[in-house]
Amino acid sequence: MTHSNQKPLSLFLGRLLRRSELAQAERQAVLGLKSQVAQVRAHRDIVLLGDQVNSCCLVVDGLAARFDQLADGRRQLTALHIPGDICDLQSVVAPVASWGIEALTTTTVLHVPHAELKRVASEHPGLALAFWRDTIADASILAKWVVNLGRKSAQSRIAHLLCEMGVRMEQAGLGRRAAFAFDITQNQLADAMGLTAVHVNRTLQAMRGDALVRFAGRTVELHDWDRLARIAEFDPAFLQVMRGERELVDA
Amino acid sequence: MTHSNQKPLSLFLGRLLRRSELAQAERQAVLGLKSQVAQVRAHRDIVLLGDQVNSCCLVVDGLAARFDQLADGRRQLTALHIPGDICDLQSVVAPVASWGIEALTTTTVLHVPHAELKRVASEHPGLALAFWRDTIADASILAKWVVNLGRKSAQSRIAHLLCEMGVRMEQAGLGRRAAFAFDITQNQLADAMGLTAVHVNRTLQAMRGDALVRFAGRTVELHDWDRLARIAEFDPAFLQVMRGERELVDA
DNA sequence: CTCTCCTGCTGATCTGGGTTATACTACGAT
DNA sequence: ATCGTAGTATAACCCAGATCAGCAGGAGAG
Repeated sequence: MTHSNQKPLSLFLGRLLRRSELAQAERQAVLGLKSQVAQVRAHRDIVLLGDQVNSCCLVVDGLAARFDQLADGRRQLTALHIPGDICDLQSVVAPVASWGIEALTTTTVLHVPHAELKRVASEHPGLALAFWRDTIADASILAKWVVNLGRKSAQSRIAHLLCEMGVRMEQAGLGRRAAFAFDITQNQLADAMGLTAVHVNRTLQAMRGDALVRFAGRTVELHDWDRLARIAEFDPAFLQVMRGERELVDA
Repeated sequence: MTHSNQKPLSLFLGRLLRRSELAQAERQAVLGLKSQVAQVRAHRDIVLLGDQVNSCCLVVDGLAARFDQLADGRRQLTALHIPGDICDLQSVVAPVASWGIEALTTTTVLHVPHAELKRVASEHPGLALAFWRDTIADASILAKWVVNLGRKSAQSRIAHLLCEMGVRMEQAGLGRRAAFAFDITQNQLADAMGLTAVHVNRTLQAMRGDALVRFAGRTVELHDWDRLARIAEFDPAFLQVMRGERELVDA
């Protein structure tokens, strides 16, 4: 059944507002999006590689990942999505998915039909701009991942991911950067970092022994943020898509 | 001096038109963008890492790359840009560059002020949408690079890049996918592929011996496209951001 | 209450690609 | 002419991370 889900949508609105100013009518339009809730169990694919999709996938609770896959089945995650994120806003424009979406933990998602998103974007140019900004934020994380995979050691990569997730969780109001829910298996982490699970295990052990990371239940604790950031060469600048003026809309 | 450069801008217009329908007035607006030409010699940086920029960088001739850099100076290219591409459309929204832009060969670029782009985007919602689509196309290449760097062998990565560039050059009307200008050094290729120049050299030799690639002057020839694509696991789908209806604008 | 299967963990061994160093062009500058 | 500089090529050696082959504990399914 498709209907309005104000509470989860306010998460999404919050994410947009972090980067874009939105008029009252635009905020209402976001909160009024028709959508459909679904719960997906850990390890299930939400969108299959190559699917033709007609809705976007908004994470409400849990953790989801965009991925691509080789012929032999090995996966590479290309993005992690926390509550408030839309995993595949690009599908509005490229409806044949050249990616898949996987639930890393038990995850609640909202399926928002493309038709709805197109409608609000055309009625409110400010929202179209906000969607563009959202895509740019996503892409700048992607660019950092390229650097990490291409040039950094296993430890530095993992450290960078932890810093990135910490800041994103904090920005989203879902924890502190030094302690946040991050319920991911070593296998999934390996798929994100372009490593094997064995090596992730060994590297995490070294980092734990070095007091850089601590996994407590389903949360991570980063006690020595500065040292971790130094190892990662982490600079949060790439996460700051400037909170936008509305110039493009109102000029 | 800032003025209109219709001929080079028509390249950019062509690129937009491959993905978006544009009304006559919108096309004129693109061709009428005020801009400034510049020639940059090979290996010079066009935009420095961390620069505050107030214009976008449109490649008119040559080859440019977006990159990021580690503390020790090692580079990782995150995108290659051929004539018609805007290297940093995202800078309109994120004017503090968390990337650099480098001329790989002697390159002619057009600096298009953000103010100009914002003006046409606000006057023509169809252009704002076209810019969004452009960003999405850029990001889907980025996602493929993540997969290549994370999970593929040196040979497969290089093969994939050659296939990607072939298709892009062909789409841009700058050659055939099996033979196109690609004047890149092994060092630069190494920076793109997350490898060392030494290993790129070894791998290229193997591929040459295997009749997969041939460098003739400043062009590449790919005589056995199918075999190359198989090695690369190359599927051009990710390059196809659907030529767009104008729904978001005219709905 | 047992039987999986998943997850974390470990050790032994192997290899793709990194590192370092050197030589051989072709070319642009003086 | 010659010198310096990029770029390609090569060889010898090294190492981070992959591969393979397990084991143990815990949680869900029957």
